[in-house]
Amino acid sequence: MNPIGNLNKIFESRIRLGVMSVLMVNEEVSFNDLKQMLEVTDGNLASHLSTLEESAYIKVHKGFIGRKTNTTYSITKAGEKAFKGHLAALEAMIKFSS
Amino acid sequence: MNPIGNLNKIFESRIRLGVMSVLMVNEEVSFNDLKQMLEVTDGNLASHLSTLEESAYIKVHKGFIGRKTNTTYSITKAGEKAFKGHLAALEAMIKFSS
DNA sequence: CTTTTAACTTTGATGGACAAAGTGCTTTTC
DNA sequence: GAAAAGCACTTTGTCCATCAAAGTTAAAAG
Repeated sequence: MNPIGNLNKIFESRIRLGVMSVLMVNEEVSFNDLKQMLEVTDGNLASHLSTLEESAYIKVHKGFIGRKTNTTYSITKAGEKAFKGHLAALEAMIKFSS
Repeated sequence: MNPIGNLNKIFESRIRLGVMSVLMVNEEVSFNDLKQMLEVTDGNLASHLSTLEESAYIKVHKGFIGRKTNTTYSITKAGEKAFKGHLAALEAMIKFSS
């Protein structure tokens, strides 16, 4: 059967994949840290983040460090579930290919 | 470090990913079998196949079954290497996310 | 011969990725 | 306290990719 039938369309983008993967291991990550880890422009990152937010896979927290604004992102339950599902589909595909 | 830095751009498409994954386990696969396994339109499949061919990741054999034409596809050495590299990058990302 | 099948190519619409520039707010530096 | 810089975007515009649908060519089946 179809080895790619269970892949999630949202995670076809390498950047969104990267965001999710970072947020799986770090409870909260700032915009700037994501930007540096993934080596993308801020505009590009922002648009992928908003795609993920619209899918309810991540959520935003606008906080402060002292008096300075600090926006952080974290994964939602739904996001964790969806991402794990995607990883399982990838693993199945990898297993299929060996 | 960047968890997605080693992903191969060619394999960001689910269909190309599927083609490669099928060709990893089957020596030769016909156009029609690919089409059915991946559930895509023929035009769409053809264009992805030609992308993979231009990257020298797959090669085409135009043969016959009796007198009837039969086109099959197979993976190249370079394709196998590139795909394995991509799978390793995916696995690294998955490991990173857990 | 007409229809069907295979394996495409062409066409055209849609949408996504991306960089660059602009924005508003705040903080730091001189 | 004015200027510069940083943060977290939004807007704009370009380019490219995806995809379906229709057209094409050749061969085979009915």
